[in-house]
Amino acid sequence: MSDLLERLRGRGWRMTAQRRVVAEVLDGEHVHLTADEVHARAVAKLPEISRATVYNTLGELVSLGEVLEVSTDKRAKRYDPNAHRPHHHLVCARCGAIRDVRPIGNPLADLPDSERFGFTVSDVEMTYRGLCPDCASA
Amino acid sequence: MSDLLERLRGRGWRMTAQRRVVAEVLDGEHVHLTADEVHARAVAKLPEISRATVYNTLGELVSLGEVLEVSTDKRAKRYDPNAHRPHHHLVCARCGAIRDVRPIGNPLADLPDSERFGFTVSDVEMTYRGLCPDCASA
DNA sequence: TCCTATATTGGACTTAGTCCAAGTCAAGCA
DNA sequence: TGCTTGACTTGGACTAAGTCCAATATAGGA
Repeated sequence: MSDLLERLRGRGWRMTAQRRVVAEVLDGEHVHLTADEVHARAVAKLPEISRATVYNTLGELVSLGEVLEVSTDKRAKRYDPNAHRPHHHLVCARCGAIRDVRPIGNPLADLPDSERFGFTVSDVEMTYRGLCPDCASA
Repeated sequence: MSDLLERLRGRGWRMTAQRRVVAEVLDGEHVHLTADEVHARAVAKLPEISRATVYNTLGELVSLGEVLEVSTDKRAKRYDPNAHRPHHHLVCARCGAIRDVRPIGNPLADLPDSERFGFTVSDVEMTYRGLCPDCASA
């Protein structure tokens, strides 16, 4: 994730301890934390960081395109650092576990003109649902 | 939607003025109201109906499978009465307009085993995004 | 008509997130 | 290195969406 920090610095981001910590927390594959979870982990590294700063920083990362907002359950938004590799999500209906997945094919092409209602369609977001191995065997 | 009321009565639902009004409000194609919108329209027909009852009734309709919960924007949940005709959604990124759409193909089959992480996948939910004709021309 | 399990009500509460004025500090410049 | 300043952070108040609950009302069967 240090390349992320480099990219951000290059874009004129002022580098602060708080931003560094948020970026560190949001590292890895299959990471989908809520803002509160990010805050909790950030506090462990930098006790005085505030909720407002976590929200601000997440919002900035999202609008810079470095982090994706996903809302797979209907509760809090989750933040996905895997923004540079397009993907969809597979969610366990029981425990909420989330994996990043890459289906084959091009779902955009599967929407016929007759189903576009004159819209200019530019993007599609897919959420697969099912049971994870643990919940399926329980 | 009177067939809905019949079905519900058949399932042992006690029929009240409030439930009838909520069911009436949720009638039609391409209807995707928030709970508050449902409440506002219900109040127009039955001034003393409470927010709690609207939430209760919507929740029951969802768990009976008569109404779908969709969260296309990241704000309030929306309720979609078009539950018996499987479909996905096309959302205007600017104004939030929503249409029901039916893509061709079977997206479930497009998730290879190697991308299933041992999950039992049973369902997929797709949200197309773009600009509606009005917003595209503005 | 009466009875009672079921439904409704309104208000308090919770959760997720936003906003803001005041204080702090990173980083460019001398 | 030590200023300066505008960008960043803070905490607390605020909002929106939704849940919960104890008290009250009522649908529908006997």
